[in-house]
Formats: sequence, structure tokens, C-alpha cells
Amino acid sequence: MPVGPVRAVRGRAAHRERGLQRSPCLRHGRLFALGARSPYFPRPLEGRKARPRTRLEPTTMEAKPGPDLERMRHSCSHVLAAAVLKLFPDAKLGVGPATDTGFYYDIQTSVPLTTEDLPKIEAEMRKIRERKLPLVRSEVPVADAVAFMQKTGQSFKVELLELLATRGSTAAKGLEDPNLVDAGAGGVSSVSFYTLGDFTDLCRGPHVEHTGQVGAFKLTKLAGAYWRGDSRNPQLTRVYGTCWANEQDLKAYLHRLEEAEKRDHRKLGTAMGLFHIQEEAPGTVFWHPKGWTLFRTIERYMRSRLEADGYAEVKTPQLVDRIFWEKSGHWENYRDAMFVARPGKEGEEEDRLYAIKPMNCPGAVQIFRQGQRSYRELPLRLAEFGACHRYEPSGALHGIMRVRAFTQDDAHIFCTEDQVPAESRKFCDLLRVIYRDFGFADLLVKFSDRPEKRAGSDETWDKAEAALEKGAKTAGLETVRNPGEGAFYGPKLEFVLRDAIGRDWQCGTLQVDFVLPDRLDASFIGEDGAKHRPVMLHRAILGSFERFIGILIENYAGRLPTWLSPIQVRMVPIADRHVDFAREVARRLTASELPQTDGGIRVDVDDTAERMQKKIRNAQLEQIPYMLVIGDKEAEAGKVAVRLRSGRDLGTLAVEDVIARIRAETETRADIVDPPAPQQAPNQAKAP
RNA sequence: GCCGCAGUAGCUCAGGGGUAGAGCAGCGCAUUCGUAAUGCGCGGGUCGGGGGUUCAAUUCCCUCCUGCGGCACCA
Repeated sequence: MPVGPVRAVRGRAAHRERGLQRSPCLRHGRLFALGARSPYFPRPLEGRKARPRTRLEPTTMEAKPGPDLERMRHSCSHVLAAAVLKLFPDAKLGVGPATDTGFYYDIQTSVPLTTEDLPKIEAEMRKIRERKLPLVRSEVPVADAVAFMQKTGQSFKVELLELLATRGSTAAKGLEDPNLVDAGAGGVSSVSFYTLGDFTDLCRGPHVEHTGQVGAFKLTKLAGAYWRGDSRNPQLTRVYGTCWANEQDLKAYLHRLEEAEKRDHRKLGTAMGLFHIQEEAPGTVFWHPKGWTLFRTIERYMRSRLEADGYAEVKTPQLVDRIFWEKSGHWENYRDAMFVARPGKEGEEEDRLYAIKPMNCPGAVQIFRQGQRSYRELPLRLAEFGACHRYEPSGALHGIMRVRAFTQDDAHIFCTEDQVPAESRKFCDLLRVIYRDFGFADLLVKFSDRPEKRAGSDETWDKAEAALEKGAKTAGLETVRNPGEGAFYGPKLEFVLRDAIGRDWQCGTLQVDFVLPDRLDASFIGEDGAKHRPVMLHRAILGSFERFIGILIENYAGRLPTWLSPIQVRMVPIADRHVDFAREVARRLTASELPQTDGGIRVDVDDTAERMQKKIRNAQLEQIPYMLVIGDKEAEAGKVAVRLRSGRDLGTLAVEDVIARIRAETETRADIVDPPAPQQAPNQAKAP
């Protein structure tokens, strides 16, 4: 029942619900509003075609909720509220809008709601639906509305009414209601009520005619939600529900949820033997051999791309005196989120307090500051696979996606102001190539400009924004404006990629920084012989390795492309007498030099006492791209029978041919010989 | 951090005030097999930690930890 949206909930892309919620770097509400006009890359990059990808979603329904479905869901939230009020007469209502897949209502009760209440509420809702109660709209003067809500004890509604009366909008936390821009600064003089039986709610509407038109629904979960999205406010109980035109659609939706769950990187990652997390180290990852192989493969790849693009790699200390962080400004802003460390000796005189680095940039500045820099050295690109620690709030932790220790593919480019556009462009080009190599074709770029609270003069910001914009433009990027969301020190581009099931993940960033060089006194000698401040570009492409690997796992549902697979080939000897030959083939594969690898093709031998069928089954379950079967025929001919994880049989090949295939495949970083079968049309960037 | 839920074998899960169970995995033996599960046998648990109630707690209560779903946060 949004009187005015408390959050921007107008977007409708299917990915919103699950995608953004799992994409912790996004300002949710903000992107929702932007989702409607996503300028994905206007044209495909030359060279390689986007890989076809499997796609679970969406049904037509979910892709295009349409006004009817949305209206129905909105009405369903009123039915929910009416049911709750019947069961809990003292309940105070907050807001209850429709969402992408259903609705919710924020409710405060004297006795907290529990999941056991949900079936009771559902039953009550069904009764209301059966009674086909009309939803009747009425226009009410604000004063009367306030009086009514006061009388019925609906204090949150009173608060909303007061906001409407004074501001004409209920928008919270700077989220403006696009539908109310014309309301002007003044407030409204009357509001609309909707009455459903003996339940009357403040609401803008529209609604279905009667409750019998509400479709198949199910209450799905309970969660706390701060009133008006502000953690200083009391927390209400948010009852979530999903609602569909009919039972079939509801079932289909629940099924899709299950399917998406199967991609969960926490489940898959553990099952694939990549990593684990345990209680004693919350929010930090134990990388197992296979997971670390994947990590290193990505790192090696990134390193080669960066080197080719003129970056030099550095490594800066983990542990730096607190004083340093005070200088950089981090202590002041992020002290609560920083880990600190003291020497273990107790009672010693020296009692310096160190902090584990939460970011790499101040360290990079120190390297820049050593000796005297010349303009001839610029742009100086310093890359660091920096391991950072941040004490993230416990509730934010999520598998390896949101952790307290992570490794960024970070780099800092020191340059002149004039060089910013060219450097931006160069970076955007690199980023696109890299995303493409990982199989992501869809990209959304946000341009976050000056925030209200900022450092630097307006002229500086004009320059910085213009430079960044020019860079984006020359890189051929279309951007969505993300007003007021820049860093306090400068504007940023934010790169959001879309995965195989349509979820968005913000990964890359490019930030222009005029502040830190000044704070940490970085300078270079210009052509004119005078000292100048460099501009600093902060940039990352993957974001964090941990999170990006999580995204890869979910995107590919564990079925990583060959170049990324920790094990690329599984030798399957049919009987014990074939093991020796299998081992020999494995040695030859290992000895073959693949691009981007340390040790050639990654292969292992299944020499267990299992039957060949079982070995193949195991290899399938492990999603190993190549299975090389060896029996009497192969051993005799010195060849191998090649099976792909798609189930395709390539027949019997010479070992050299297999090596050549895998080499070609890893060079192009695509599954050439074993393309995943698209379940539906390849993912298209839809303009909702 | 806040609200709700959960924690039982390596994994998935059942059970329940009176010495804990299945499937898979593991180990052993047999089998040596032609493209997604060979058979038989064996071992395995402070029932997340601490405290309380009780003759007796894995089960009930309190508390802490961790995880899950949201909210808030995300340099």
C-alpha cells in the first residue's frame, strides 16, 4: 500500500528479487529505479560471439508483471493486512507494496509474529478471498484521515499522512518518488483510502475490484525491517508473500526458486571441493586445492592482462600503524570496521596499535611517494592483488560473496588530469575484454556523480566528472546516471554484469580521486619544473576474487569453462591393467604447455576399484570437461576415447589431438567443442 | 548490528526426557567390467559451546557462537 514509495519499487526485471539481494554492493533502491532503462552494451564486441547460456527464467509472467499482476499483488497485501488485523487486533501497519514476485506488509504487533503464525494468517486470507469483498476507494481530507488513523491507533499511518501533508511524498532516505515530482514542495490536501470489509487503509491504489480476484498466493517469510528504512527507527515485522494469477504460475515460481538454489555457490563450492568456511573464522575462506587452483588461474589470467596493459604489480603491507590510517582518513570513517592488532607481548613499553589494511590505496600512494616522480613516469599504473580485511556486520556475511577477508584485483593509476579520459577509456576496454573472457556479455554501467557530502571544489568536480564522462564516451559506453552516489572524493563508474539467469552483480569500478593524493602528499615534477599533484584513479574489474568466484560458480551452475576448471581431464581406465597407460597419458597432458597455466593440462587419474560407469558418473557429477576412457583397444592403439561432460562422444583420438583441442579451447577461453546446450534463447538484454 | 529461523555421522536428513538412526561418502574384501551408481561387510557421533531445571537432557529453559532469510551496512 505505498502512499508514495518508501523505496523505489517501480522496476520489474526478474532478476531484481534474488539478484540484487545477493549483490551486496548495490544500493538496492537506487538501482531498482534505474533498472527500467538498462543500457547494456549497445553492440557486441568484435571478434567473439557471446557464448550461449542456459537460462532458467523467466516466464512471461515474471518478465512482464504488467499492471494487472502488480495490482493484484498490491491488493493481496491488503488482504494480508486485513487478515493480520483480524487475528491481531492491536497490530500497527507500516507499508505494504507489491514486489516483483509478490508483496509484503510491514507490521508491528505486541507479541512478535513467528513462522507458526503464517499458516493461520494464510487461512484467514483465503477466507477473505472467498468472500469477494469489494475494495472501495474514497477521497478523504488529510485532517479527517489523520483523525481516523489516530482513532484506530495506526500511528505509522499518521506519520505517513503528516509527511504527505507537508511534503506531498512519503519518500524516505533521499529516494524520491518519480510519480510525485509534480506534487511540488507543498503537501497534499486530501488522500485516498481503500476499504475492504471493515478494514480501511491509506493507499494510492489501484486495486482489483474485489478480493475474489486475488490469485494464488503463499506467505513465504518473515523478516525484520526498519521503519522507513532507517536503522535508527523501530523495527517492524515484514511479512513476505508471493502472489500469482493462478496455481500453476505459483508452482512454477516456487520451482524456479528451487532451481536457483541449486546454483548456490555455497552448496556447489563445497560439493565441488573448492573451499569451506568454519565457525572459528567467520567470513573468511579456507581454499582447498581445487578452489585455490581456480583462484590462481584467475589471478594468473588477470596478471597477464594487466601486464599487457602496462601495469606494474606491487604488494603493500597488511599491518600498518594506526597513525597512518588516521592520515588517510580511514580511521575516522571506518574505525569500527577495521581489525586492529597489537604485538602479543604484554606489558611491554611499546604498545603501538596497528590496523590490518581495509584498502590498498594508501599503500599504493606510499610507493608512489618514494623518491621524486617525474611527469615522464605518468601514467603510472600500480596493480595489487591486495588482501584486505574489513569487519563486516555479522548479518551481511554471505558465503564467499560477502566476507571479512578478501582479495581485490585492485590498481591505482597516477596520472595528470589530462590523462584521465584516455586512462578511463583504456580501462573500460580492458574491462570489457576481461568480462567477455569470463563469459559475461551483458553489462550495465552506472555513472555516479557528486554526492552531497563531498571534498573538493565544484570546479574540481566539474573537471573530474567531465573527464570521466569523456573516458566512458570514448570507450563507447552508455551510462546510466546514478545521481549523488559518487565517492566523497570523486565520481565513479560502476560496472554491473548480468549472469546467466538474469541476476545483476556489481563488480568493476573506476573512481577519480583528487583527495587522497593531497591528503597523503603525493606529487610529481611537471614539465615546468614545478611540483604537481597527480590524479589517482582507483579501479577494479572483478572486485574481489572471492565474490567473483562465487558469481562464476552460480553463473555456470558449477560447470566452469575448461580454462577455469580445476580439473580439466579425468582419466578413466576401464580395468586395473589400463592404469599404467592412463598415468602415462596423464603425464603427457601435464607436460603439455598450455597458455596461462603453470603446469600444463590439469588432469587426474581415477584408479579406484569402481566400474567404469561409476567413474564416468563421478566425473560427470564433478563437471569435469573431458573424460578420457582407456580400455584394451585404446591401450593397444596408444589412443584415448574422449567423452565430454555434455555426454558427447568424440570417438577415439590420438593424445596429441586431445592436447590440441584443449589448447585451442583454453586459448579462446570458450567451450568450443562442448558448448552448453541453451535451454532457451540466449540471454538477451531486455529493455523492460 | 537488528528481526525471524536453524545447528544430530564427512554430506543430505529422520528422531525425540531414559545409553542415537537412514541414504550417500569413507574403510575392508570380492569383482576387472566399454560411456551417469557391482556386491558383501565394517567403522563412524561430547546431538554447536556453556549454564540451568530434572533421579535422568541430544530432547525443556537461559545464554553465547555459527549459519540461513530479510532489514540496515558495504570505503
